[in-house]
Amino acid sequence: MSEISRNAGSGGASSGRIGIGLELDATHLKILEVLRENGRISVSALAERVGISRASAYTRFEALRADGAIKRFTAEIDHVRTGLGITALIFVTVRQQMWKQFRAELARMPEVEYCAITTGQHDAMILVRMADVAEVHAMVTDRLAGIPAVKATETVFILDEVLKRPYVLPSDRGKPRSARRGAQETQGDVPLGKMRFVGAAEGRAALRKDE
Amino acid sequence: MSEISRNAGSGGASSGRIGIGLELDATHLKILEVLRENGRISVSALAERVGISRASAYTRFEALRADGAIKRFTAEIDHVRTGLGITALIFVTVRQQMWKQFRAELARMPEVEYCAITTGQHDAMILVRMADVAEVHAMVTDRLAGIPAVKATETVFILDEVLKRPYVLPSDRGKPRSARRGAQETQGDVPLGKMRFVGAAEGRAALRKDE
DNA sequence: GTTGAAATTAGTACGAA
DNA sequence: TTCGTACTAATTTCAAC
Repeated sequence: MSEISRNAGSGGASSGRIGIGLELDATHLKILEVLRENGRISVSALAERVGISRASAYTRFEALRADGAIKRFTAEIDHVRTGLGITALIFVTVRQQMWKQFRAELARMPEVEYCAITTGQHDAMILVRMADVAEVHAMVTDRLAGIPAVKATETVFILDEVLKRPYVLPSDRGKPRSARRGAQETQGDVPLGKMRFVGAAEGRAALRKDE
Repeated sequence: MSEISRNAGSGGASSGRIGIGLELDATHLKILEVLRENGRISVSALAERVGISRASAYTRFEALRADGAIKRFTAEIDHVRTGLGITALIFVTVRQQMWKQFRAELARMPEVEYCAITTGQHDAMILVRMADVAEVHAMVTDRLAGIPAVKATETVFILDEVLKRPYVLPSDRGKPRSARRGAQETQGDVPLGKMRFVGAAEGRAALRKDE
């Protein structure tokens, strides 16, 4: 089998691991589909829904876990119920050569749910959950601004989370049989489709695999 | 596993439900802490780790699910393994009075993992997982640009996902016992702490609860 | 809210196709 | 590989305290 070399910029899932462990077939994907909706389903019930025997289900389930295709099982909660109903995005411009420090500081921020390094105008995007807007403000001005590695920030509030899937799968495609609308390639608005590849990217390589 | 363990596609991603069902105490939060790391743990083992009896664990577990504090259980996967190792953020400017249509189109895009309505320069942020950058480009130019409701887009690629927690909890705070660095409130850079509240927000209310 | 029992189910280890 | 079965261990449920 030929080695599938994911190109360097393929950042995605944060795991620096190279090398394909196992080839995922249609059955594997079906298992992941079921597990996405019900992560606590028993392997027996999983086998039934996928259409394989119990023994096979155990084998494949274990293989997916051992291979790392399934990282872990978790829950999804209602943040309003837990009192952290305010969600904000903080776009951060990181001072060059200080990525390691920035990353270290991130580990000390439990209210950060997600952080990604991006191309474009800013260097990183942080998603935080807070009790109120004042806490967001405090976070940005007191915590983030105090980090030397942080050059600038821009905060945006999330008004509504329209869609939140645990993950997407290749098998999801082809589902929406709804018609593609008739070729409206011509657009009147100018800034449509603007893509940002450039930006302060020199120091970004320093961030990869420091842990 | 029996009834309490199974969760169908019950909980919606963004339920606009108001009203607190049950008051979450420290024990509830501890349960959520354990479940965040291991969503498939047995209730018996959960009881042990939380420090309560089995019966109490079952009761509280059930209550959290019934109340909606726990929306569902799911898995976390490695997108590189599934062939969708390219992640991109697409910031969308939505034409006013066309939010409903925009939302309808979103439902037809299985490659969209997350979509949030935001304040600021853009109106929405979409996170997509793709096989390669060409697919991202195709998605933006062919699919999104074809939607009348979409006025403009701006695409940014995710180079690395530094941090990804299933969720954050109020009990997470106070954890980082690492010292707060000595009060560096003075900053030389100007744009620090810029917050965006304004923007085209008139039509946003129309998006809430249409389904 | 807690313990301790029984009943059910899950997980494992073999064969055989 | 996958399937089917038997065996072992664990969990869930339900009872009483």
